[in-house]
Order: sequence, then C-alpha cells, then structure tokens
Amino acid sequence: MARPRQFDEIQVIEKVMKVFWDKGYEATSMQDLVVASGLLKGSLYGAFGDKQALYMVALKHYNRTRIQAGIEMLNGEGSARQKISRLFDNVIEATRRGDFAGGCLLCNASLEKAVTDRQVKSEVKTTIRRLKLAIMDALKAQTENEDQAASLAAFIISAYFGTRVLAKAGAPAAMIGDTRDHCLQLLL
Amino acid sequence: MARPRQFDEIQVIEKVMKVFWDKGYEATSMQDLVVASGLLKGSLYGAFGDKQALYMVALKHYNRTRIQAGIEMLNGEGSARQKISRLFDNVIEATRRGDFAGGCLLCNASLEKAVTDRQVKSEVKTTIRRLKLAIMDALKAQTENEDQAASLAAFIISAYFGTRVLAKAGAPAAMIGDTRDHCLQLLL
DNA sequence: ACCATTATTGACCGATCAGTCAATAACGAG
DNA sequence: CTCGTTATTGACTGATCGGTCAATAATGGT
Repeated sequence: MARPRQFDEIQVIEKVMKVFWDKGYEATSMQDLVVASGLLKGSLYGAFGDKQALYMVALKHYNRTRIQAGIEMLNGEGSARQKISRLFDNVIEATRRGDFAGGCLLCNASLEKAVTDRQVKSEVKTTIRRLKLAIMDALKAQTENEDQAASLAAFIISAYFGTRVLAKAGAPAAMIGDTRDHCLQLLL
Repeated sequence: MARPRQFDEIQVIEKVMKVFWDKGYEATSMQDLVVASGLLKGSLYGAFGDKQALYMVALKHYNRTRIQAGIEMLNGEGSARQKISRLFDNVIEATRRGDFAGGCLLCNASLEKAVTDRQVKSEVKTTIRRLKLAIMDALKAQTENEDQAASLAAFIISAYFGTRVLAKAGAPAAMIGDTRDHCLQLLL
C-alpha cells in the first residue's frame, strides 16, 4: 500500500533517549538527534512529531525500560531489605560504570522539562506514583500497616532520587552506600 | 577617574540568579537576562563576562545566600532533631509558597550545567561538602563518633536533595513530610 | 576646563536553532 | 504493470542564539 519504514522504531527511540538522557532537553539539538539516530530531520518529524513529542517518546521509553527494570527488581525474590538494597546498589554500579554519570532521566526531566511541559510533568508524576506503589508492595511483608508502608516508600524514593543527584554531582560513591545503609536501618 | 557603574551589582546578580534558578542554564537566553536585570547586553558582558561566567556568579551567589542560610540554621539553637527537621520544613514551606516550584539551584546545577562545566562541577562539589560538614556538626552532639556522623550526614543530604526533586516534580507535599519524619526516626 | 579611563548603548555578526516542503523513491494492492 | 500511499531526502526558512564593537557618555584627578 505504501512505502515501509526503513528503520527500527525501537532502536531509534533508544538512541534518541540516550542523547536526551546525556545532554538534557534544551542542550540537545535536532541535529544531535539526526546524527545519533542516523535518520534525517524530515524522517524524525514524520515519524514522531516535533522535539517535545520526541522527548515524550524518549521519556516514556525510559520509564518502560529502565524504571520498569527497577520495579521488577522490587517485585522479585528476596526480603524487603534485599530489594531496597539492590535499588541503591544499582546506582553505585551505574556510577562506577560511568553510565550517564550515574544520572536518571526521570530525575533530569523532573528538574528540567517537566517544569514547563504539562505532558512531561504528568508522565513524571504518574511514574513516581508507580515507583512508590512498587516500593510499598515490596515493604508490605515487613510493615505493620498500609500507611506505614506508604510513608516509608515516600522516604525511600526521596533518598533514592537524592543519590541520583549526588552521583551525577560527582559526590564520593561512599555517600550512596551510607544512604543505603541508613535506609536499611529503618527496615529492621 | 572613570565612569562609575550605574547599577547595584548585588541586585543585578540576584535578578540574574532567579532567572537561572527558574529556567535552568540552557533555557535562559542572554535576552532573558537583559530583560530581568534591566542592563543592556554589553553591560552584562562588560561587568561579568560571558554566559557561563554569569552562571557561575549566580550559582556562587545562591550558595552564599540560600545554602548559607540553611547552614546557619544548622549552626543555630536547638537539638540535632530540631535542626534537621527545620531543613525539611523549609522545603515544604517553599513548595507551599511556590518559590521556583520548591526547586534548588544547587540541585539543578548538579543535573544540568555541572555535567559539562568543570568550574560549575567544582563549585557544586565543594558546596555539597560544606553542607555535609555543617550537618555533621549539627549531629555531633548526639552521635557516638565522627564516622557515624559522616554517614548520617551523607544520608540526610540524599534525603534532602531527593525532596527537592520530588517537590519540583509536583509530588504531594505529604511525601516530603514523610521523608522528614523517617529521617528524624534515625536520630533518636 | 581638560583628559584618561571606564560604563553604556544599540547596531551588528555569523552560527545555529526548530521546523517546513516539494521532489523523489519505494513499496503493496488491484 | 500501474497507481495510491507513505517514507525519504536535502535544500530552505525566519527567528533566535551568544557574543562583539565602535561610538558616546559620564566620571574624578590634575
């Protein structure tokens, strides 16, 4: 019926996402995305829409893959302590590996694009809510009641997001380990 | 000897800082700063240098005023619990007032400009170190040893930075209160 | 009153920005 | 094989970007 796409959509989204992850929204030019994706500008616009739409696609992809991986870790085997511990250990590992300086696209979006873009803000808020619910579920086995689990989950998300900021700021890795240890102290 | 400045330097820095605080580095144009400061472009360049130098001046001003205010709170009267509690209460208040969406220029810088600007990164790191030391001092009265104070301080900074991200992301204010409460729980 | 020095001004620069579009190409259905 | 549809291409746009500069203005010292 019509000419088919000559690229793999997921692969392109992955590459676009990494550029936004690395450089942020404003510092990323469409030319950067052209180079990273291997597509020409017209194809990017044709397939995804303008820059803000492309950012939304990238952010949703990040949430569907990276954040979801964290959530599935929380749903997996082990005690609540083990699950929460792994959350922070992953930040330490990512920092060691130097992946995007240990940064988190969701946090970046919270401080940059979400401020002026209602769609992005909405996506950020619902993702934070999902993450919080996953943490609550992981805690439920060991906490007295639902409220206790909710407030603990809020606290753990704060500490977790904080480590992502510290990691990217170049703070010593020990600070992340210290944060993890004191979080676990509350889960005895 | 020469023509004197026709503007108050501190007032201009304060206005420039607020724009960077509000919009971030990349999203701020020199034209934005011209409008906010009331100066013309040439005067801004003449007095402060280029955009990156202006950002450094703004960030240092933020640290010298806003962060320093927090540090002085930590040096003030009261128990360690009271001091740490006030740190988080200020975030809640700022969020209620809607000041820059509860955001923190130091956190913003950590995730944006510091990534590609060595001077900014250095300023961010030393400021985080200063803040950590102030928290350690505040804790010393109630903790067993120096190491314990250091790791607790790292943990509290993480939780604190995390609340600044959550606040700006539009998370419910209760999450900040929950974070504060669980932090204080570790200071018994 | 004059001069050396610095601040202010606004026009100006090339580069890059996000976004568009008409021409062309590649397919599948009939 | 033809045709309708959609993808690809690259040249193009006007706007805005950060930054510069020569002309002018305002000062204090002599």
